[in-house]
Amino acid sequence: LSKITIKDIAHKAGVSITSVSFAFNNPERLSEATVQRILEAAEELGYIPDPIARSMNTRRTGTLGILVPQPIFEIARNPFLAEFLEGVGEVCDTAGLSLMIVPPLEGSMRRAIVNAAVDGFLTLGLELFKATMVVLHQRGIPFVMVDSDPVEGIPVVNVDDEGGARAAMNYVLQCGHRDIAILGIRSDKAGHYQEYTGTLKRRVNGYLAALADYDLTVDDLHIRLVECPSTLKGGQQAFHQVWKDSPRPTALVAMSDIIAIGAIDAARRSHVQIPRDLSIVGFDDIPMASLITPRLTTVAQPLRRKGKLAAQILVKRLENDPSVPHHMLPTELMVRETVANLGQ
Amino acid sequence: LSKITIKDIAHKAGVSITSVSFAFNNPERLSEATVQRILEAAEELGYIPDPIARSMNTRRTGTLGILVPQPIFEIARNPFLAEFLEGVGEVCDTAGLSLMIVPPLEGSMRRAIVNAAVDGFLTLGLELFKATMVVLHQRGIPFVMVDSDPVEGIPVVNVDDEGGARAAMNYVLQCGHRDIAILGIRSDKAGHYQEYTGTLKRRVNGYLAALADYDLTVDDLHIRLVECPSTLKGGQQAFHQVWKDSPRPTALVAMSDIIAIGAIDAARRSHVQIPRDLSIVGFDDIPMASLITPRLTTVAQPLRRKGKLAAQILVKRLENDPSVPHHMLPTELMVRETVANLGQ
DNA sequence: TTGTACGCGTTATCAA
DNA sequence: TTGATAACGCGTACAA
Repeated sequence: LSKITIKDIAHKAGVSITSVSFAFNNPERLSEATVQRILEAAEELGYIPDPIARSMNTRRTGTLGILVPQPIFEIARNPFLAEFLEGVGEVCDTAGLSLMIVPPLEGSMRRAIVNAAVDGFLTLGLELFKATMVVLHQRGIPFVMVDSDPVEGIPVVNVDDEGGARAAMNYVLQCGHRDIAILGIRSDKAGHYQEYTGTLKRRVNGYLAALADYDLTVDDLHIRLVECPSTLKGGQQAFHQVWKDSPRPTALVAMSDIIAIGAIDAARRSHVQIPRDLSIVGFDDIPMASLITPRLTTVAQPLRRKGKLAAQILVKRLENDPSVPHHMLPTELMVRETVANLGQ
Repeated sequence: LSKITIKDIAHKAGVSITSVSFAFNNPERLSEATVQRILEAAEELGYIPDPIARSMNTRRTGTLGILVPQPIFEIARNPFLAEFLEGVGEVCDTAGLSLMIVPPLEGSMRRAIVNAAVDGFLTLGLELFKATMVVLHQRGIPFVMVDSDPVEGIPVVNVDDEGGARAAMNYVLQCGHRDIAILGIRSDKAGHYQEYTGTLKRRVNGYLAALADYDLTVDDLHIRLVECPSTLKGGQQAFHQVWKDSPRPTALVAMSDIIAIGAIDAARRSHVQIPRDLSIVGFDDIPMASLITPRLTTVAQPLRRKGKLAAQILVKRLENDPSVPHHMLPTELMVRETVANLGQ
C-alpha cells in the first residue's frame, strides 16, 4: 500500500522527480518556494521514501548484522548475548545504526549471509569456519570476527579464554578437587573435544593445561567432559547426569555461567548444598553470577567491551579504515563463594 | 567490491542475464546443460545476488523489525527483551526470517520507522503514541502492537497488567504493609503517573485499585511512587533513595523484576535482610526471579508466549491474513519468599 | 529454450 | 533553478 512514490509528489507539485529528490536531500539547490511546495505535497500525500530503493544506489542500509551460529530462539536464552548487545548497542546508537540478528537460514549460514541486507557483519563464534569465511568474502562487505580463531587480514576481537579457563581449573585443583566434571557447551562436534575450534577449543585447552600441571588428563575416570546446551536447562540436566556418576564429582567446571547457574539451581532443588557438597565455577561473569546465592565463582570476560570494540572496528571499516586490528581482551578469575577448599 | 553481478556471469557463460536468473530461480525452464554451465560460472566468479536489488522487485526483505522505544544499549539491559525475543525467535526461525532491532534514530521514532528495511514491525511499548502511529500507517507495512493501548484495526497483544499489579499490591497489603514505595519505571512522563499510558498506566491503575480497597492513595505520606530506569542499577539506586525516607517503607512494589532484583542486591550489600527488614515484590517473572535467594515474589507474565503470539500474528499479516486479533494474556501472582507477613 | 526490454524507487550526471 | 535520463542489480512478461 506504500504506493506513494516520488512520482506522485512530482505530479502533484507540478515538478520533476529530480526536484522532489532535491527537496529532501539537497534543498539548497532549489528555490525556497519550490521546496516548500514539494514538501507540502509530500506531507499531504503522506510520502515516505522507500528504504530499499534508496539503499539501491546509496549502497547503504544503515544496519549492521550480527551473525550468530544458532537460531534466535536458542541464542536469546543465553544472557551472554544480551551483554554483548549492550556493547554493540552503544556504538549503533551513537552512529545511528540498527542491528540485525542474523541466524542460520534453514540451517544454512550461507543463505543467511547472502540474504541479509546489512552494511557489515559481526560474526559471533563462527562455526563451519572455512565455508562461512568464503561466503563472507564473496559477499564483499566488511566483517569483524568475534570469538573465532584469528585469520590474516580480518579484524578479530577475542578474549583470553585459555588463560581464564586455566586459572579457573587451576583454582579448583588448588582447592584440592580431583573428581571433576567439565560442563562443556554442546556444539556440532558433539563429544569430540579434540576437534573443537575457536572459543571452545581455547577454553578446553586452558582446562587441559591446568590439569596437566597436576599430571591429570580429561580421559581419566575422575575427570570427565560432559556436553550440554549453554542454557539454564542444559545446566540443570548436566547436574543430574553427573550427580549419578561414580565416582561422583566434587567440583563442576562449567564453560558458561548460565550452565553453572542451571547446575546450581538443580543442585539446590536436590538439596545438594553449594559449595559444601559440590563446588562450581563458571565462565563469563554475567550479571546474574554475582546476584545469585551463593555468589558464583567464575571467569570474568569483558563482554560489553568486546561488543563495543568489535562494533567500533566494524564502523571504522565501513568508513574505509584499512587497519586490521587483532584484539585479545583479558579475562579474570573472580573468586567468590561456590568453590570449597577441601583442605580445610 | 561485490562487483560480480548477474551480467558478469551471463558474459562468462555466454548466455543472457535472464538465463542466469532462471538458473537460480527457475532452473526447470532451462536445459540442464545450460543451468550447469551457468552455475559453474557463478561458482567460479563467487557470485552472490545482491539482497537489496532482489528485494527491490520481490518487495520482501525477509526480516521483521522490533520497534523499541529506547536505545539498544538501554533496552539490552532489561532481561525482559531477551525473553520476549525468545518467543519472537521461535517464529522467525521456523519462518526463515531475520530480526532487526529498531531503536529511535537520533532520538526520532519517525526516522527509525522510515529507514528500516523490514517487512513488518512489532512495536514494543510504543511511546509518542499518536505521531508514531501515523508514520507506521504511512509506511504501509503490517505491524502488530505489543504492550500498547488497543487501537481499532490494529492487532494488539497485551497482558493483564492491571490485574497482575492489583494482585501484587493487594497481597502486600494483606500481609499488613502500610508503608510502601512503588518503584516505577521512568518514562518521558517523569513524575506524572497520571499521564502514564499503556503498560505503565495499567500497572499503576492496578496498584491504585488495590490501595483504594484499603482506603489508601498514592499521595499519602506512607505510600509513594519513586521512578527509576528499569535496570539493575536503577533498582539499586531506588533502594538507597527510599531507604533514607521517613517513614521508611516496609515494602517495595517494583514495576519490573530487574528493578526489584537491583533493590534486593543493594539491600543485601547494606545488610538489610529480605524479607525480615524489607519486603519486595516484582513484575514480569523473568528467569532470574526464581534463581536468586530469597526467591522473588512477583507477577508472572507470559513473555515468551507474548513474543511468539505477536510474531505469529505479524507473519500471518504478511501473508495477507485480514483478521485483526486483540489478545489479552493472563498474569499470575507468584508468591515466593520476598514478602513478609507483618501479622505473624 | 533463450534473449530483449522494462519495471522497481531512488539518487546522480549533465544539460538546459 | 530545474528537468531528462542514466545508473543501481535483479526479476519477469513477452517475443523470438
